[in-house]
Amino acid sequence: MSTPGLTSSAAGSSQVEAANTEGYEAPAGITVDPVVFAPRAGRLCVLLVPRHLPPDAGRWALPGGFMSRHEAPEETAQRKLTEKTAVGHVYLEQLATYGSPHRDPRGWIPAIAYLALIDSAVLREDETEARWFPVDELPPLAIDHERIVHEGVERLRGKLWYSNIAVGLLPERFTLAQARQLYESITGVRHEVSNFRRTLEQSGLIRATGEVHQGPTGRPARLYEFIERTPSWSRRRSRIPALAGS
Amino acid sequence: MSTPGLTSSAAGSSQVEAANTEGYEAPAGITVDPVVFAPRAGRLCVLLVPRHLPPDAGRWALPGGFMSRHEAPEETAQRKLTEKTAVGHVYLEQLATYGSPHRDPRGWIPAIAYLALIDSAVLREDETEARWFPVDELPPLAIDHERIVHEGVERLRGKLWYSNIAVGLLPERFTLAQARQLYESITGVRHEVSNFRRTLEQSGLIRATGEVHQGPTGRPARLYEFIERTPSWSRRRSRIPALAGS
DNA sequence: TAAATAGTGTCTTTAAGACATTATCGC
DNA sequence: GCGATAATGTCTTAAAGACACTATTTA
Repeated sequence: MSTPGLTSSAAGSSQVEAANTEGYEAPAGITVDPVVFAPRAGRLCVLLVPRHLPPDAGRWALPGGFMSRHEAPEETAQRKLTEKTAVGHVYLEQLATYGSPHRDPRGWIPAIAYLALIDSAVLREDETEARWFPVDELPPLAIDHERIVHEGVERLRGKLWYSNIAVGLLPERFTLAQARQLYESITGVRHEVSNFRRTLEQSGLIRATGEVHQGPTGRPARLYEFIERTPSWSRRRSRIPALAGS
Repeated sequence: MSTPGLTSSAAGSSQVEAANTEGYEAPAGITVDPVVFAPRAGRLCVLLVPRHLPPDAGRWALPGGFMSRHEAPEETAQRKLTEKTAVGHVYLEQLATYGSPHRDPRGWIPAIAYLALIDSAVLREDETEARWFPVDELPPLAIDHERIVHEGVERLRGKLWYSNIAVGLLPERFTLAQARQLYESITGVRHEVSNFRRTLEQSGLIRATGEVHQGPTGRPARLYEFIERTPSWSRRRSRIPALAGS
């Protein structure tokens, strides 16, 4: 998990700088910072790692790392993720780039943030130091990572009902109660059961598998799955005024 | 408008590379590429500049440039814009970052793309080589700029009805006919006049100024303005199932 | 008054909000 | 049968779609 070079400097004042072969200044590096979300115990949680070195030693940070010239940023995000969580496939989507030259005291180091969603079923807390925190109970975060986490939550909330983004957070087959619980934990909004069912079914994003799941008590629940597992949009009418003919 | 160093190399094979003061590889540079939209003659147009140097000499490109360590990327975007269009204020919003190390033949040069919206009233075609192209009649574009333009159009379409993003494309005071014409040119969807009026008024984004505008013929049209000129969202009900109490 | 453009009224349709009811399981 | 959970039915409400109509200007 070596973060080449730039981890330890700038405690005092020396900044890392870079120049290209034509003599012009260049960024000292680029980090890729995945904002990893997963539902845990009915709450939306984010994966963080403790920082042991400056800057902001003692605070928590996104499980990111430096990008190399040999991989695309999505690949870096995926790699950092598997390094720290032993999770295979994730839903990955670029969030934003934080490029102000002064955001990182080590030097000019832009960060490309990614939204990464993990199904709780494949979660694993292992020997790494990474820990999950509910998004509404964040510890002190390094640099501008708190802002990045919040923008990740906003993105997730904004797309939740209009896309199949929840495919990344639910098991392959799920009950509507599971989905409702997840949606409520993300948005903080309670939903009436039958209306939730109707709206999600009408979205065209999910379908019943025909199987059922028997809980410890009560009527068995039907299992559903997302029709598409790759990013797609709800077919619900956009509620925007248009002429029918067009 | 000097683009330091990296404009001319790599015609043959030599790539620009960079390393930081700790000896690790670094990006050769970062470009900031604004996707500048403006309505012209009833069509949504994008601002492009011709490339005279490799790579992709002869093709058109976004009016971007290299970021320096002395400005934030939004400032670079704003600067490039004023250099090339003599336009003052614009609506600026980060679009995405294209960071694959192989996207630019000159070397590892990520691009941060920005969506920039300009009111047609402050447009000016001057001595620069920049030209406007309708977004549905693009010339051959350099590198991956066509993809970037398309993602810009998608972002604009997606937010059009849910935010005041059109504030960047309309004059300070506008008639509903103007707005309708703009909305139709962006989305390609025709709107019924009275429904368009009702929906836009109910969005809570605009208000009547009390003034009217007299065209060459016909009844004078009321002038409207956006209540907020900074980014904000429609207050239209989100059409998402929720319990009223929450 | 005719042509042109702006604005209103209203009925229909779609989909969400509320809430009562029925269904199916283990015990 | 009882408690627990899942699923259905339906009335109300909000907002878009369609379209007929009225209003105000210039020539």
